[in-house]
Amino acid sequence: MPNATIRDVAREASVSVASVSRALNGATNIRPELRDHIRDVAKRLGYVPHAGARNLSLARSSTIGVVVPDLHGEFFSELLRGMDRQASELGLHLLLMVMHGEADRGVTALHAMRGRVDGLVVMAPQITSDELFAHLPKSMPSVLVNCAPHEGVRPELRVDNVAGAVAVIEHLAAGGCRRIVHVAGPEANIDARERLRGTREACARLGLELRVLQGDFNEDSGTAAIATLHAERAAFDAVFAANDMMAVGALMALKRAGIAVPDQVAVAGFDNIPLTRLISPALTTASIDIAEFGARAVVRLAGLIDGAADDTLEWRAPIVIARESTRQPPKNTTENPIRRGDRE
Amino acid sequence: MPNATIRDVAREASVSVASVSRALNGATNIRPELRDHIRDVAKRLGYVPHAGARNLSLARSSTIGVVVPDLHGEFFSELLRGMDRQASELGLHLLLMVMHGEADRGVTALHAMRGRVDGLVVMAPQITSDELFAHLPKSMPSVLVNCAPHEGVRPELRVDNVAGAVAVIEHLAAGGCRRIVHVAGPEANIDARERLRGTREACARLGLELRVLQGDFNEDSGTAAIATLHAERAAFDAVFAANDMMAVGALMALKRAGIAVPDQVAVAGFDNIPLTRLISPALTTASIDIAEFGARAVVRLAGLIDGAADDTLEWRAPIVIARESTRQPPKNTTENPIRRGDRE
DNA sequence: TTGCTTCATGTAACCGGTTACATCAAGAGC
DNA sequence: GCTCTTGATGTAACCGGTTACATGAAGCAA
Repeated sequence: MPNATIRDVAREASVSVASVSRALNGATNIRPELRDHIRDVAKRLGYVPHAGARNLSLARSSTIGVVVPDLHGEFFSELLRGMDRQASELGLHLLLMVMHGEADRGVTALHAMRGRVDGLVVMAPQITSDELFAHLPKSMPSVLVNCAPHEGVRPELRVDNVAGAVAVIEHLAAGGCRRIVHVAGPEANIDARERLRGTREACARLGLELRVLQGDFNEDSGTAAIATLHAERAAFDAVFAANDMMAVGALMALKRAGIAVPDQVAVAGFDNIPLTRLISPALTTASIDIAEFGARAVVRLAGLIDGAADDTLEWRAPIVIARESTRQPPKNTTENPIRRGDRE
Repeated sequence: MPNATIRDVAREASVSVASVSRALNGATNIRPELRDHIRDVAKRLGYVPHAGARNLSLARSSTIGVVVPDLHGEFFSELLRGMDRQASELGLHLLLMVMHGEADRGVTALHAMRGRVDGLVVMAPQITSDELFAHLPKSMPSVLVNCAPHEGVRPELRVDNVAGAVAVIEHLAAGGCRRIVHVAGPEANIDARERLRGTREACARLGLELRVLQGDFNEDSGTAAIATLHAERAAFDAVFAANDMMAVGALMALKRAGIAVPDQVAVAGFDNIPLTRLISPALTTASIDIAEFGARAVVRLAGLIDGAADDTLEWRAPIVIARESTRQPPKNTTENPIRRGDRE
């Protein structure tokens, strides 16, 4: 037995569909007794409006699409949590779309969003902007999050990866490190590239030795980096990984190799995922409030959907959360505002 | 300029809407040249079908709703990852619905799913079944995951929490522990209640002393439990928390208090979230493959949507992953199959 | 040529809502 | 009594697709 439709309710209540619609949507131009009667009938029939039909006729789905490259790890889980909290507050639903790294499948999926969502929050650090724009439905409001740079202005949100990396290197230098190893993220990933750039700049400016090893943002590649260095008997006193998971991998490998952290080698990551404060030694990392970041993207998208003009590229500058995995700088060396300890 | 519709394409290509539909959906009863012509025109106009309209007329959305109580922590992130992987494989989209603990808002949201999704995976360990069934749209296929027990059979998936808790207690006992503290989860939560029940049963059977403290599944309540015990100068040699996050909180608190784990007090959790193997000492925990669990729910829901008959209550029995936070049992005491070390 | 089949194409109904506009009754003003 | 206004209610078009059925042309056999 299929679900009741608005016409079933209308027939059962001996009124027109228009009245039913009015009764259930709280229109004022309806007699209160009639409204109550219709509501009773609807409840009795167990009528639940068909959201799809409603969306079609209203040309509005109250749903926003979230495009992310991956769901692995705590970064996305935090981001999603922040977006969900905000969306729920605004009465919006979240349709998840994971690109799984495959650009072509991603394009298909992007198309599938048309008529399903009112707008998109797109986080695609691994795709080129041209590719992205070519397939973003033209009239679809969208907020770009950490996407590659591109022509023109668009509503956009970005982590200042360069500044974050610079701050980490400065923190390491202040703690006395001189020979830095950077475990980079995937080359195609814009976040990874900018963190590398910030690292290069800061090391050059501060006269630090820099060795760059290629990683892929997974824990294993952090472990592998240490193995490589070990095999070469390379000398280094700090490892800065382009994200926390790789830093964790490196940290574990160093511990297994019996190298003292931070006394022999300092370790730092990027992202401040929740587990960084739980491992031992707790990991120093560059932090933005990931959940807030996600929530902000949703707020701006909601504004866009409601027709607000918005062409801002908004930046979030990470701060360094100094924990046990790096040596603390001497008290008064606070050229840059570096936050100590934990936020919670 | 709004997006092109199928009628725009039809007009531009001088054919009927039916032909356009046929051309774009790969129907065979259309002349190849005409099909190609239509596809060219569609591409030129940048036509992207309106999924909402398509769904309405097909009475199928290719979307499944995921109802979860919360998005905090790695358990849900892993579950979601598994579900997404499977859904994407089956060509399904995921619409996220977080209940945020509020039962009434949850009900509204459940209703909002009608006409938006083809089916639901409902994970609602904190809601009573009556409440749930009363508001699950009658004709909506749904797979229940870790829900409270109820009358009748339904497609359902459950972690065998009792068996998992029993296995953990047996493992602790085998390692020589005699005075167990159990940090329980929220009383309204069915998982929490069953883990407590398993703990009670096993302790009674094995003649172990048991102290139960109330927790709420968050890290803090694990910490708080240790503080309580400390204040009372209580004697105990093992802490079994009803989930990993509380176990982590307890572990951290014990470390801060200078109590050796596992030598003075053993610690075990439940869920095997990814970070359990990264902290130090690595946490012993009861494990199911969370991602697989989620994927399985999606597979069964997809079957249900396609009309398959399915009334099975499927169980997943956790195994104990013995790590550094508990003492290992002597070699030949393997009454129950307990897995050593780490998977991966 | 006629009649029948086959196949490509078009027409229009339908999915289940919303809502502009038409209609109609009641009350007000004269 | 008549017109005008006001407000409740109904009718039907519309959102943008899909598809059952109608149509008509081509192919083929007799």
